[in-house]
Amino acid sequence: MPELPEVETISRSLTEKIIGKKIFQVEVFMAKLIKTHHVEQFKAVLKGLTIRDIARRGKYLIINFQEGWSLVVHLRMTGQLVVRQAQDEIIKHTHAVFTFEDKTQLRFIDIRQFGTMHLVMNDKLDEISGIQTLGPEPLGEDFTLPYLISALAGKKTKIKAFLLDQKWIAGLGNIYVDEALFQAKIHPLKEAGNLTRTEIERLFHAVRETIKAGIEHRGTTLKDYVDAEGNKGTFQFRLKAYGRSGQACSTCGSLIIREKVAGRSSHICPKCQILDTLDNNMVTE
DNA sequence: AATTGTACCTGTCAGC
DNA sequence: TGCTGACAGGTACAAT
Repeated sequence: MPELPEVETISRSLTEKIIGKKIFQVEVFMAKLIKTHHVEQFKAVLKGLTIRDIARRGKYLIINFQEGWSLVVHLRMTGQLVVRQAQDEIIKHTHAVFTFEDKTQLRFIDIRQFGTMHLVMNDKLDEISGIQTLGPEPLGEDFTLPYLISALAGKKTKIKAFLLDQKWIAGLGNIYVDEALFQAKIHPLKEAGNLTRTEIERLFHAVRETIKAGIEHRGTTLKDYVDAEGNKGTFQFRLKAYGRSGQACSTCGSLIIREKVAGRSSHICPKCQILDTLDNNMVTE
């Protein structure tokens, strides 16, 4: 479910709801979700901690406590973090519940059970392997045109695989990669190291604008995604490529096609997103 | 070293 | 109606 814009929206909506709250009780119904501690230790550490702030890095949501601990949550495909009242019904697939002293609860719900939680001291976030290797934030000051040019240089991999790889840019997933490539008019199969200077410039701006727009519209709800209050996003109504196979391209009217690239469904305008720009290789895929 | 395939899960939907 | 197979927002690890 959640890529950077969704996790950012959850982070912001959680900030409004649970900053300053103190944990009264922790319940875990699915032990494998906790990656750093045995369940009993996990509960013992968290009980009595007070939430200082909520942050995000890539697709990781980070709950920082005043006492120095950080709870790092990754929602993978179908995870949700929602705030409810203690008396509200516990729905199916609820795997952890954090009850605060005021009887509000933070609940972790995850149909496919891929989500993870790490509990570490705040200065040890880098010990989480997925965080340690994250590339720059697309909206941060480390993500610059010169950075993108040098990161792409000489890469044999397909541009789609490059963009999905969290070590080059943090937070992009299948939806926003397809949208950014559509905006930049670049075919997902194009070899990363073969992009022209103009294409790289277009891609740089397309990545930033797509992510910004996703955040502005509070994320994309295809099916499961909701923010901390249970609200859906609205960016799904503005998608131009993802999920639109068989529909007309908003730029040229050609039909959007779907094709597997880098193991993922990819949505492409066959006319706007050209693969062949003279400098490309002649190997047919 | 870099790239691809597979595994992890449940739910949904199209086709028969 | 079932049943089957493909597919779904992600990532870690094995295999090549």
